[in-house]
Amino acid sequence: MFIGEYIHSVDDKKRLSVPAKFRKELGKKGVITLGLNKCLSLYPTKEWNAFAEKLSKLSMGKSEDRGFSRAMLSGAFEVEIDSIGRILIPDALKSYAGLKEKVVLTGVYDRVEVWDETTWKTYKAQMVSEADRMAEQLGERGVF
Amino acid sequence: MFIGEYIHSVDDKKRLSVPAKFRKELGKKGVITLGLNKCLSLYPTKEWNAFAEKLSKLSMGKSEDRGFSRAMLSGAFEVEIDSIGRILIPDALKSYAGLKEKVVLTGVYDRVEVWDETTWKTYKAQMVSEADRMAEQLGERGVF
DNA sequence: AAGCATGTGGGAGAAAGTGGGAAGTTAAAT
DNA sequence: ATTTAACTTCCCACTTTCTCCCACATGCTT
Repeated sequence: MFIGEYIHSVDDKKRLSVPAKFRKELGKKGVITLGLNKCLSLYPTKEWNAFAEKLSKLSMGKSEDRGFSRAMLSGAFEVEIDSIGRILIPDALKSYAGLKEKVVLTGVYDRVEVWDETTWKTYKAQMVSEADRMAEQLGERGVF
Repeated sequence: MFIGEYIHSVDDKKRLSVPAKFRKELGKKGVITLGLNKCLSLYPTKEWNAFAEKLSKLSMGKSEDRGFSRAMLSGAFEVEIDSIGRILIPDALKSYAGLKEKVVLTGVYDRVEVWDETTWKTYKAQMVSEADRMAEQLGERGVF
């Protein structure tokens, strides 16, 4: 399970260190793609395959689903984790997520998300400020 | 069951002694995460896994759920209890909870909460002063 | 009083994250 | 066809942080 939050940098060669805590679970290869809210999602190959299969089933249905599915699949790149734990961020994804030097890597159960630091801070601050209310809602819905 | 209140210090290497009374129940590993009211919650791994699984099932659907799930999962870190009973507090959590040197560890049934000492005192004072009113509310809701 | 358990602090070595150079590729320009 | 520039890949090196181990102080128990 991926959890936690780490601040790393993308250097001018577009290299990004994967937090050591995530490496074992990721293995040697992974797939990185567009995520929701202008972040990137990095999946272990296995998880990606499961996710891609779900997407492929959408693509038969409504046209907007097809669009979503296309975007996710066409925006996906296979990445290798190099000998010291870094990956290369493809240009297209770097600009999609608006990555500057400082990025935040977060574990979200079955995947790792990559955020521009500023974007993340804004997003998180909002989430935290709403956490009480949301916890209450989720309680009502029987999640806890 | 975790009960009781202990004042310990976080040293400049971010180490925090877990009260001896809590160690047996925690075991060798645990998960520390964001709690409500700017405190941290330390769970035995087992309790946490159950919670995380529920969160993972929320994660892709509605944007609010996605946010809550992201906040909780990214705010969670696996911690090891070292040979003499200490854990490391991740930076992100230390700053979230505003921890200075003195912190309060409190047992809350199935988890241990970690508070900045000042925050705790303030919070507790407020609770005590409102206890009468709260008891009344709880009575009305049939809790007692 | 002696011994043990607990909480705190520090130092040495290892690991993690970052940066940069050199060799090899590709592509465009002359 | 050759040269030059841009980019990629691999390797090495530096710095900071973390981890492991040991030492000390305090307080409780026997």
